[in-house]
Amino acid sequence: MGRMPTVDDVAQAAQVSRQTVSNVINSPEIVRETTRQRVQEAIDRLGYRPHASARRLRTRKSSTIGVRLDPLRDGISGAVLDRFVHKLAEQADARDLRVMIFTADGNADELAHIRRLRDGSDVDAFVLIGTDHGDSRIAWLVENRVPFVSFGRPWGAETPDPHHRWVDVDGRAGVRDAVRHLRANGADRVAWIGWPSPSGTGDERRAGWEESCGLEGADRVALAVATEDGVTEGRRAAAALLELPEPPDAIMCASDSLALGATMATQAAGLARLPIVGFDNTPVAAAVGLSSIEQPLDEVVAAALTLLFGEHGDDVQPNPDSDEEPGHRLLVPRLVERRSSHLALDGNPGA
Amino acid sequence: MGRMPTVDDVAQAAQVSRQTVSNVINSPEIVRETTRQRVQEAIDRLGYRPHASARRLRTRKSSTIGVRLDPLRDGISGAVLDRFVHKLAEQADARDLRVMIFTADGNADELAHIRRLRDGSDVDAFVLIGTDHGDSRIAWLVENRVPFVSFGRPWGAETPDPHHRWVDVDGRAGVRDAVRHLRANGADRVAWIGWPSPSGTGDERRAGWEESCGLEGADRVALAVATEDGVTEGRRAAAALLELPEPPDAIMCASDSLALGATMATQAAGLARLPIVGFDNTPVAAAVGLSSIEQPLDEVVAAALTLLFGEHGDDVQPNPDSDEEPGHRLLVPRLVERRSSHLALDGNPGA
DNA sequence: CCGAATAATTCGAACGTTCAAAATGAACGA
DNA sequence: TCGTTCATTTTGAACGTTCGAATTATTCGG
Repeated sequence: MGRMPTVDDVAQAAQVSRQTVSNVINSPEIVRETTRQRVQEAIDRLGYRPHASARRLRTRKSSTIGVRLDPLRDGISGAVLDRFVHKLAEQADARDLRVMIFTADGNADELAHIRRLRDGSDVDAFVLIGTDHGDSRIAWLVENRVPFVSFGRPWGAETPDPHHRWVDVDGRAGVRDAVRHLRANGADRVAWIGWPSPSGTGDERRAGWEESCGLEGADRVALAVATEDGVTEGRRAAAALLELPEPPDAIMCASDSLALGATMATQAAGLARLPIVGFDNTPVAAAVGLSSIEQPLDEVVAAALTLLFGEHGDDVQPNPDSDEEPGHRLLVPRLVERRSSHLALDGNPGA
Repeated sequence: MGRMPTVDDVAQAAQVSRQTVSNVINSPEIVRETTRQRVQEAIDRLGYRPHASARRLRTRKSSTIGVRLDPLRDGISGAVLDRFVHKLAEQADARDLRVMIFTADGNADELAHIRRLRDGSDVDAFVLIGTDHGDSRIAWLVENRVPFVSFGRPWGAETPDPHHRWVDVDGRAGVRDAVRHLRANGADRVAWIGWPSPSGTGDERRAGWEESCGLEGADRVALAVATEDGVTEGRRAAAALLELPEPPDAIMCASDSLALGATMATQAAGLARLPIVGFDNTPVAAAVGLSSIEQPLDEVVAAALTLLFGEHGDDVQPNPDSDEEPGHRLLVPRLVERRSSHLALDGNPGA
């Protein structure tokens, strides 16, 4: 294989200048149609492709997004982040953007990586997946004018930072709808299995349950369990709930892991028909017939890219100066109904 | 933020030439120690970082690996690929390599992406995750001299292609060991739940069971079930096995998904103490106490990178011409023992 | 058919780096 | 002191692209 053809080769073959070839590629509308065709033909014939690095050097933009890819904590809930990254790659491709991944050991290390990738002009903009309470990365990124968007709200910030663009899913609304759905199907005492506070996402989801479960005071407190995420934890938590003097007649969980555990517990207790709803609609939920709340990842990714690059282009917009236009999007999840939340209605014992 | 400093800026600040600055970065050993320090000090002071694109343009290598990131089919077994990508990013970083991801709709589309990334000099080499029977991509990549390595053997090729570098895990040996472990713990009739043939990986794993289960003829046939991957499928398959006139006293599964389903089936049948072993040691297996065979992904990734870039550097080696040195590595998995495979021994009913 | 306006194309330079070769400096033996 | 050798540093060019300005071709009204 010889060397790749360059603009000059194409130019020569098509009897035009370098620049015309460049124009055919980047702004075809300014070149005469007959010329355009001749050049295009030469491009095809020679199999010319622009050299990405040369272009980036000249234009001073890399058209590349950086994402930190974390190890999956749980395999189940982690799958969401994974789907997110997948969709990101998909939609980035449609905009002629590339996606570069990196790993990091802690937030400080992540920032070091980001700095390196950005200073080397490897990456134009970053996507932060998941935000903590008072996330230290956000301030740093804003401070250093690194273009970025986060999937996750700025939890715990009193006044929202206008320089910070973010997308998130309204878990509270999602849980609220799911609980209403359970109650509409006959449940009176919907319990909650969630995560320990403080957890931005977790607290928000719990709030959705609180405002829709129709319970008050000690009763509500008794029906809410906080535990770390995980199948085992979910099973334990559900088992404890079922032991209560006044046990729940449905369970709303903050994750599919917890819900899967809860399902096991109810089956073990011979209560296979107790309705359960999970969160994230992971493939496992689909496999075991678990109703679950699905995050609209397509929209999340689309919104993130729009915030970063505008409606269509691949020119990264700097972090906004003021909040004239909203630098964030809050999207609504939807409940995917499956067998697990209709058990009180239909006649099947848990298959 | 003004513009980033360049080699020239550093050169001027340190009173040396461009090239000396370059040397300090790329081959410090050839520059005098006192000079090196002076230049280094200037680099640090100005916060200089080499411009990656400029460097790549000049050196004609991108130091970037491309990987196709697929959507997870199952969420459980898919997690392995995910961990693989994570480790790849990790170890690539240690070699100063970057990882670029892309998605594709089918193999043809994948090749189109690969071509684009490579022709644009975006990516030096590719990692193929998973190989099919008679994989069409391999021939194409070899033909087009695209440096690559696959995680997965060239299934179904009569004569191994010496240009094709690959790494794989000896699933057969892994299953064999696990079955022996089950038998050592008292099982006489170890059943198999696997995937339909032909499936390179699946057939290989099954072969491991066949040669170690100690069963023959019709008996062995009766204890082997083939089904698509999935929790539900695993449950059904296990339920069927338990209905047999001579049911198994242990179950070996080709995946954790199947094993999880099998676990549910045994619990439902009141046989919670039937030993079960899965494959891939996914986080879910850990969560539910399922023994499982773990693929040594660290070694897999290390071997893949070594095949591509040699022992240490980041210079991609072209696809080998002959098979003087082995262009592949077959690694041995190990069994992670948990409760699920010791049930016949200890006294706990499935907690 | 001319001049002006506009469309289309070309030219020279620059993006920031490293390669290859040339130049300088230091050290040493004769 | 001088030529040689080796270590160190510098110079000019090149990688392939696009920007900005300049040039040439075309169109059109009068």
